[in-house]
Amino acid sequence: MLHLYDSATRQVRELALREPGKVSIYLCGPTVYGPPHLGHGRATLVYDVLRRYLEWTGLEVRFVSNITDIEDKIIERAQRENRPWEDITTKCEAVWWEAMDAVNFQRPTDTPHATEYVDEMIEMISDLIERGHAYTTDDGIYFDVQSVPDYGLLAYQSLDDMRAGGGEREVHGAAAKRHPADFVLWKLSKPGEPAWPAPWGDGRPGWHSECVVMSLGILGEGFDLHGGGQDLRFPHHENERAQAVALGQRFANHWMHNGFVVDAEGEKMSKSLGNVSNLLDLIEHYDPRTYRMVLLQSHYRSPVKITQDNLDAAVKALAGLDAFAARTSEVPTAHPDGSVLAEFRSLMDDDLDTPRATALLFDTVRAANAALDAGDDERTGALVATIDEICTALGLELGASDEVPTDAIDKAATLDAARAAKDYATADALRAELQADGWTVETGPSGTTVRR
RNA sequence: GGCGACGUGGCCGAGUGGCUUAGGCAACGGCCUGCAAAGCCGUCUACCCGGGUUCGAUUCCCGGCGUCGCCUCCA
Repeated sequence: MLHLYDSATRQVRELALREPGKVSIYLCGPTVYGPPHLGHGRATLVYDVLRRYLEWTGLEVRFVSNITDIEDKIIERAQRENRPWEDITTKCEAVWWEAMDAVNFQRPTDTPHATEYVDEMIEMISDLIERGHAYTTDDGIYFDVQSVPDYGLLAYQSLDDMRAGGGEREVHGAAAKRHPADFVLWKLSKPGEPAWPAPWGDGRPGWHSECVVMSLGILGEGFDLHGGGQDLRFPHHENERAQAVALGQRFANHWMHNGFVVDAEGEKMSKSLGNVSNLLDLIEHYDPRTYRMVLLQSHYRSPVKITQDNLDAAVKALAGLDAFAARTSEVPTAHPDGSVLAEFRSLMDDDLDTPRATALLFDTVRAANAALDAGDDERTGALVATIDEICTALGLELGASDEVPTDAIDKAATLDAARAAKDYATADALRAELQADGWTVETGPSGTTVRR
């Protein structure tokens, strides 16, 4: 069974399942107010690999990932561009899915939207008020973090320490709050802002409430795993957890957080810093599998550096795998090698050790190529099947992406004819032509093949 | 200031108290090939600095230096 680092207990521990054979996962999704950046891509890809792997091992996965479609940044952008906020959320969400589809992210089983859960949030906030965990100020309802005894569990420090270390940071709405860490549950709206009716006045829910309502509502109490990027650990996840605790409900059993994407200088790449590297740009300029390959070769908790060189290396690695897929496409299928698969599982079960799992993949490909060269069809077939299994579990698709047009096939045939006639000048010219068109030309004992 | 993470060979990036040892990319040599491509075999460059523990540390401990993150919206 999978052992995963748990951010709450700060150790690798078995992912215990609430229900045998079934896994319930909640992943914090995007706020839709702009194009997805590389960090979004990493998070979704990390959890995509997690999900595919779990499913590959035979588990049934309920994978919930929300869309935050009420948020200050959305409103700000709507006002700045003078257009309806729904226009922004709708379009940004469409772009989001376009990008996610491109990188082969398997769509979640459920994608709840914050706007669909406003009633439930109002209900929950009322409950929190009744239980004495929330209070009213001029501009809304706030959560009283001091009313939760273990607040700070995911921040790895107590409320006092947080305050002690606070520095000269400006705390939003500090004057009206009982504690600087108190966060807004319900924000009363100003004229022109989106608003929903509530007992405390028209307004909109705060960011930290939707995930509580949606995760608990869809997956139920004590669901298995809650995930997101490192930056969500605190305050977002802490604040979710605090609400659940205040409600007296069992929340996520296990917490998982992926590391950042950093730029060439080693700095975090995020939208808020302005050094945006758009996921759409990446998939436009590179094979969409490239990013997955880069991420698989580093551990999900480590920061990963995205540079040109890095991506180019992954493209080359992928080319090698594709070449393998191409040369073994005719190999009759066989039973996969159980010991390799067992090793793969033990690697993945150890906190999703994809770097070593991909190392195993490459080793296996090498062994399969050698077996093929040696004419050992049986061994080759078994290894091909093994590689296929591993790739399925990792969400990697191998093989030529494009159909080869007939004129290219004809040229290859002419090339072979020229070679047979020892007319090497013609053969070389044809090869150069094909290569100029972007084809990889391979001439082997059985003739010439072209592929992208 | 508080808390956390990290510093590995030309680049990226794993891992480990010693043993055979990542892996990818690049480079070099060989096999194969008419020449290439693809593939295979082999080679090369390591563990920030200073102490300590140990028979032995890149790996554990302490200190230092450096980088990054969170504490404010953020995957």
